[in-house]
Amino acid sequence: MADRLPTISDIARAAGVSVATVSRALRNLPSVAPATRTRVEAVAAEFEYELHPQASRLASGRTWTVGVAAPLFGTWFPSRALGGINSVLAEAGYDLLISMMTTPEDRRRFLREARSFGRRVDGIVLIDTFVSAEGGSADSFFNRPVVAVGERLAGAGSIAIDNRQAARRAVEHLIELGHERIGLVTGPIIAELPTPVPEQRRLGYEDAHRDAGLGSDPTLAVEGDGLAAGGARALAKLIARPDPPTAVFCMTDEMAFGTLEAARSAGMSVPGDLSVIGFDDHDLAEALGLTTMRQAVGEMGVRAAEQVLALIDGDESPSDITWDVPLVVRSTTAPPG
Amino acid sequence: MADRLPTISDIARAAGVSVATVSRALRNLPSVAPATRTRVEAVAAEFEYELHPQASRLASGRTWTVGVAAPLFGTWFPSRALGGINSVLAEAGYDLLISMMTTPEDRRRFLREARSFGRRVDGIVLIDTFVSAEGGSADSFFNRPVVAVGERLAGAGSIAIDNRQAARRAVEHLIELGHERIGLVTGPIIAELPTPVPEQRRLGYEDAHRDAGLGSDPTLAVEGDGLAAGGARALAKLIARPDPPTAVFCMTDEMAFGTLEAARSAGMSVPGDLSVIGFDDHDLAEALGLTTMRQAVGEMGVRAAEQVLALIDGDESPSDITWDVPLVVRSTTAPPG
DNA sequence: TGCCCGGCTGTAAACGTTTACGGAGGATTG
DNA sequence: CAATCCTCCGTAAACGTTTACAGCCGGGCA
Repeated sequence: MADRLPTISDIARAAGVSVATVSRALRNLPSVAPATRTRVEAVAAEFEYELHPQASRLASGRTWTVGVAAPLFGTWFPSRALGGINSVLAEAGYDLLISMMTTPEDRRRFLREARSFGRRVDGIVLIDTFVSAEGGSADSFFNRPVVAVGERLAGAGSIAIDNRQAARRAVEHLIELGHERIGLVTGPIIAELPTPVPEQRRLGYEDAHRDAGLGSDPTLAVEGDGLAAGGARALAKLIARPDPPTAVFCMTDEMAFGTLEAARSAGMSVPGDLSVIGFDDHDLAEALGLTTMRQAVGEMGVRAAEQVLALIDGDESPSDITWDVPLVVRSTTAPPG
Repeated sequence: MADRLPTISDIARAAGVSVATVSRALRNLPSVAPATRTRVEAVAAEFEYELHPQASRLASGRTWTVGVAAPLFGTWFPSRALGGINSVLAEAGYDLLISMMTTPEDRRRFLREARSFGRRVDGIVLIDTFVSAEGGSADSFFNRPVVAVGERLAGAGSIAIDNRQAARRAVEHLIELGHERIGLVTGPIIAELPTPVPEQRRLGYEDAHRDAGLGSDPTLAVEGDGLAAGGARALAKLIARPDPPTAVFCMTDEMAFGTLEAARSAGMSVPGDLSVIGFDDHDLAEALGLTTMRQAVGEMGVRAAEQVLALIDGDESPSDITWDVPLVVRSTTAPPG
C-alpha cells in the first residue's frame, strides 16, 4: 500500500459519492443533503483527510494568505504589530507570509518584486514601509488590497498616528510642568531609513513652543541615531552646554533609555535634575518608569489585519484611520528642580 | 483584450516553442539550446511573465517555503532569530511562513495542526517551542525536515546553548570578583510557558557555588516573572533581607533591567553597592552597560535556516549544534564595595 | 395527468505548471 | 556506411482541487 496521503478522490470513492460532492460537503456549501454531508465528514475523519493547499489554491485562485512587509523585524515596533496581525489572521484561518527589509537594498528588492509578492497572497499589510514616496498607488504595485500602518498610501487603507500632534502633546506636558529649556533628541525611527516621521515630530516640538510663547532654540536639537547609544551621546552633548536644558524630549523610547542611562552615569538624578519624555511606550518603558507617548502598536496591527480581511472580502473600501496617542505620565518627568 | 496575466502558454506561442521548453528554459535546466533559451527569455521579459506560484507548487510538489513557529514574536529573542532566518531564506529565494504562539492554547492548536502546517512548507524551524515534551519525533509531527532552536528534538536538527554551563560561567564571574552572597532572580524565559531552561540555569548557579566551595543559600533565589517588572520586585525582596546579597544573577536581561532600575531607585549604586549580571545580551544591554552572557540569536537563526535548507535538499543529515555563550563584561559588575 | 421547480448530485473542464517519455536529426564511432 | 549516441524538443499526462453545467428525481400545482 502507498503511504501517499489521501486525496479527495479517495474520500469520494470510500463515501460512494463524486469528488464534487466531497468538495462541497467539506466546505460547508449549501446544496448537499445532510445525510451525505455527515457520511462524507465521517469518511474524511476516518482517513484523516486534509486538503492539499496548493491544489486548492490553484483551483480557487485564493491563497488564504496575507503578506506582511516590514523593516527590521528584530525591533520592537514591527514585532509588536506583527503580533496583533497574527492573532487576527490565525483566528480567520489565514496564513501569514512575511517579507522583511533590513537594508535599503532589501527594500529596493521588495519593491522591485512587489507584483510577484502580490501573486502569492490575497492581501498585504505594510508596516512602516514608506512606499508612498515611490509614487504610484498601492494597487499598481501589488495588484492586491493593501493596508499600510504608519503612513498614508494612495489606493490603500491605512492606520497611522498624527506624529506632529503627538509630539506637540509630549512637549506641552514638559511646558506645563514649568520647563522652558527643553532639549530635543532627534533620530530616524528606523535605523538608516529616512522617513518623514522625525520631521513631523520636530514640527510638533516647535508647535508646542510657539503656542506657549516660548522661543525654540535650534541648538537644543541634537541628533541621536534612533537607538539607545545615540540617545546617550545626545545627552552628553546637551549637558556639556553652558546652559543645559532642564528637560529632554526623545523622539523614540529607545533613545530615551540611553538618555536616562547617560544622565544617571553623569550623576544627575531623574527627574530631579532632568526630566525625560520618550515616544512609543516601548515594552520596557513601564518598568523603567519612563514617561512617554503611547503608540498602541499591537492594536494598530489588529485593526490593520481586520481591514485587510475586509478588503479581501470586498465588503469594505479602504479607509484611513488615525490612532490616538495618549500621554502616559510615569516617573521621569517633574517640575524643574 | 484580457488583462489576464500572461501564462506559460502565451510565452510558448509567442516564442514558437512548446510550454515544456519554456518551462525548462526559464528554470535554467540543461538540454535547451542556447539560442532557444535566449529567445524564450526575451519573450518572457517582454511579456513581464512571472510564474504562477500555486500552479508551480502543485505540479512540482515543492512549496519553496519554510515555516517558522515561535512563541511571542513581539519579544526580543524570537524576533532576532527570525531576522537571521529571513536573511538566509530571502537569499535562497524561499518564502517565509510564520506561525506564532502567544498563548498555551495557540501552542496546542499549532501542535494539533502540525501536519497541516507541514503540508504547506518544505521545511520547518522551531524557535523555543519545546515540543520535545510532547513525545514522538519531529518527523512524525510535521512530516518535513525540522530544525529546532533552543532545544534538542528527536528526528530534527538543533541549535541550542548549554544553559547550565553558561549560567555557571556567569556566576563564576561574580565569584571571581570576590562576591560570596549572590542573589538569583529566576523566571520563565517565555512568560507563562514552563520550559526546562530556568532549572538548567539554576543548576549552573549551584554548580558555580559548589566548585568555589561556597554553600548556596536557597533563600537567595527569588522568583521574577521573566520580565522587567518581575526583576524589580525580586530585587525589592532581596534588599529587604537582613543580609542582602552583594551581587545578583538574573536569568534574563529583561529582568536585569528591572533589577537595575529598582536598585537605583532604592538609592543603591551599581556596581558600587550591587553587581548585576544578566543573560541574553538583549538589544538594550550594551546601552545600559549591563554585564551579561551573550546569546548570538541572529547567528543561531542563520545557522538554523542554513541547516533546514540543507535538510530540504537532502545533502546533510540533522545535526545538533551547541552555540557558544561568551561572557560580556560591561559596567554593572565589580568587586564588592 | 402534465408541468415546473427546487434540491441534490455527477460529469468534466478548468487552474498553470512540471516532467516522463519518445522521437527527430545530427554527430560520432567502428 | 551502418549503428549508436547525444542534443534538443514536443506530446501529453500528471498534480489535486474547484466549479459551471446539466441531469435526475420527487413533490407541488394547475
